[in-house]
Amino acid sequence: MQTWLMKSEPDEASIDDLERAGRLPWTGVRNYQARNFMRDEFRLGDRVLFYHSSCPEPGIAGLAYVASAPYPDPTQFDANSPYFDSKSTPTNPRWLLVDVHFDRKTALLPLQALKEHPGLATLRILKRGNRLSITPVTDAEWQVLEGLLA
DNA sequence: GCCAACGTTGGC
DNA sequence: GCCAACGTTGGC
Repeated sequence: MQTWLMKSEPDEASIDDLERAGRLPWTGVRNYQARNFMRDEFRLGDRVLFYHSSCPEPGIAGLAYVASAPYPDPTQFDANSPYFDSKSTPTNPRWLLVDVHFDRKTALLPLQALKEHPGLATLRILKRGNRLSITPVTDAEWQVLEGLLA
């Protein structure tokens, strides 16, 4: 099973929102690399580390899993959505998403703690200039994180 | 609000 | 296909 780290701004969708809903469509990905991960590499049941970004306490806030195959992100067709893309059409959609299902909340594992752990030095999200909202997490990295999130 | 880093756009 | 300008991300 592959593990993914997925960033969300808690103002938009937090781990609490996901817990309430049970399952949410991961709307708003507008980066081709992140889209391609969902399209080409996501599998049902893949583990998701739910990361809160652009907020007072950035860090991993919970666990979830991939709960659908990729399908077109409906917000790209909605002229009233901030994610509207005028160049995308239903017959030729640019942007995809998957549904993500709640697993559990964890004690917040802050970005600072990720940075300080030697076993996580390779974590993609810590690389300088990283901006990808979806990044793969290696098995070795997951082993470390699993311990920290226990 | 600042700023580094990166992606995208569009003229040529 | 180059590359400058611009927009976005996201921690601080």
